[in-house]
Amino acid sequence: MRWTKTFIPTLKEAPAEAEIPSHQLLLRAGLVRKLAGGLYTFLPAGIRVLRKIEAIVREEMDCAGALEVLMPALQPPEIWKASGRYEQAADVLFKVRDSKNREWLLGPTHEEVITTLASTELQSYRQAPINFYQIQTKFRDEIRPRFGLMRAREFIMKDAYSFDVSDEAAMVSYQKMYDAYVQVFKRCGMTAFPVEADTGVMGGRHSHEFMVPAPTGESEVAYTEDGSYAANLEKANSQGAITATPSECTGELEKFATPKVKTIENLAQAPYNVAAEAQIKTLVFIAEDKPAIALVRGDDQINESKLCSALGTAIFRAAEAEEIHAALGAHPGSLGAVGVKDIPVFADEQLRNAAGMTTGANEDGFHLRNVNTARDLLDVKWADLRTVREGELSEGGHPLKIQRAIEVGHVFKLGTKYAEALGANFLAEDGKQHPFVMGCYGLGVTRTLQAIIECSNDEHGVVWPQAVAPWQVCLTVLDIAPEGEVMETAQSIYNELTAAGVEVLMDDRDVRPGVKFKDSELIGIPVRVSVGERSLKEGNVEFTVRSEGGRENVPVAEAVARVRATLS
RNA sequence: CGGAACGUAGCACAGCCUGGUAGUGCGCCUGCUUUGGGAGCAGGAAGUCGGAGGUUCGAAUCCUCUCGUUCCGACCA
Repeated sequence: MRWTKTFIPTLKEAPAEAEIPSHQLLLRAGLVRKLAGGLYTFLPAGIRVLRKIEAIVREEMDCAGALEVLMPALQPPEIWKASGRYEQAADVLFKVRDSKNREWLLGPTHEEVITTLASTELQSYRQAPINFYQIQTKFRDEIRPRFGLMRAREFIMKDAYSFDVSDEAAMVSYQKMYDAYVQVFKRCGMTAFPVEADTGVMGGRHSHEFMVPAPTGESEVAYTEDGSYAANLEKANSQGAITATPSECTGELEKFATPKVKTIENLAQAPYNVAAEAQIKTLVFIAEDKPAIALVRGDDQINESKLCSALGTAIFRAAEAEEIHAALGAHPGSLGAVGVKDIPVFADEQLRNAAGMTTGANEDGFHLRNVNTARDLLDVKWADLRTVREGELSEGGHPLKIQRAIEVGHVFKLGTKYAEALGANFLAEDGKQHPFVMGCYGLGVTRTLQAIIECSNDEHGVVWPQAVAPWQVCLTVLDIAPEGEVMETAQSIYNELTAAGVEVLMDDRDVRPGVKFKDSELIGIPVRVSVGERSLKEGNVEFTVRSEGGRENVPVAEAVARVRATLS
């Protein structure tokens, strides 16, 4: 490809809207342009990278035995109502109406569609195991699209769905996808490590996310350095807080005045001096229109994913001050669960044997001291509700670290939830109908593209891994006069490389050398071969590996072999 | 959806406080020079100052509303 025959609009400066390096480079290297928030046009160089990632994904999926299909993006709401997600996922669903005013959904994912297909097409245990995948555009009404392709409203995802006859068989399918994902990210030149994940609104049980460590990532991962444990912070657990929770009974319950105390912090200071770990933090949520109380230690943070599991519903939110007052008779700052009867109370395990604690008295301006959770709390449901902190010990006894990461893939063992809801049953050997045990496997293709840039760039621009680079070689021609020796040498190198199947971008633009060098580095092509009068006089061309920098003279005759050796 | 900031030429920004001819750099077009690390000179095109209303003799500038963008929190590939 000649540069003058394609379209690579590079930018010297990053547009103000782009904050993180990968987003800036996406724009500066001429890969994409924004149409509106979370909506991007892929330009020629961008689409080349995208196709390469897709090809890797396809190969690994095919290799794992998954079958490619293509499902409609437009979906009938009925199947979403049947699975229960029409309400559950309402906030991300794009809804459209046709000319007859009938409602349709733009698919954010395809469990409902594939399960509907399975309900009629898969009838016998003999058809399992089977796994369908597609690479398709998804739509999600993200409340806040951001960071370019990282969180877009329209994005490309590879989604796969496995159907098995038993839990054990489903684990085999799950493991195949897990292994395939490891391969995909490795081939894309990235370190993506699997971590245990929360299953969230998707339902199901067993789940891993594939995470690319990056300070700009939107997820947080807790892990141990010895590699024995890694989990999404939403899911991570530990042996408990580093500091012990008080457990000595200090006497009878006692109410005391705490005017102006609104926070854990206030109470921790003089004149009260109640350490945060000796306080009980009381949080009120509205779960499916009813109040519920969650208790964690004063210095702990509630983990809403864990709370979701404890509550048994994803439909909950923090209560408003008025709702709290109506439920408990006090405002935030003076809340507690002592004596609460009619509202369900969920307490974190860290508080199970706590004694001598302090908590709000449900009377504005008052707290209770000498609280003994076993004695003073009625009908508590104990659960792990806290977010782990760095330094705590994993179950295996190793200290936890916490790091930000980009989630590029997610594998789930779904169980029978969707199969049951949508009637995807098979006739088993025993002559009875059973629901299929499903798994679903998402991989963000466009997000992966940006994640690769995020972890592979330098001050000059993108540094594409070979496998996904838009072109493998940039042939920089420093004198474009058509009949000149420089151009003729370049053309013959171009012809030979192209004939050998190497993808070459020949920079034949009428611009100064500096511009060509800068641009080739900005768009990040792995190998650059510069042909110019100066080195040609010595019979050489210049050879530069993007990831290494520097330059090396290589005789013209050896240039092609050298490139091929470097790329192999 | 809660909090904050910002919308002026394709891009980056100044001008706004204190109302009075819309600017700078990059990019783009023409010409000349230059030609190995984002060239120089000369000339040129390009802006409903996000939109609507208001105040005023006069609004990019002050006021109100609105739309959009970005950032921080609650959701996810």
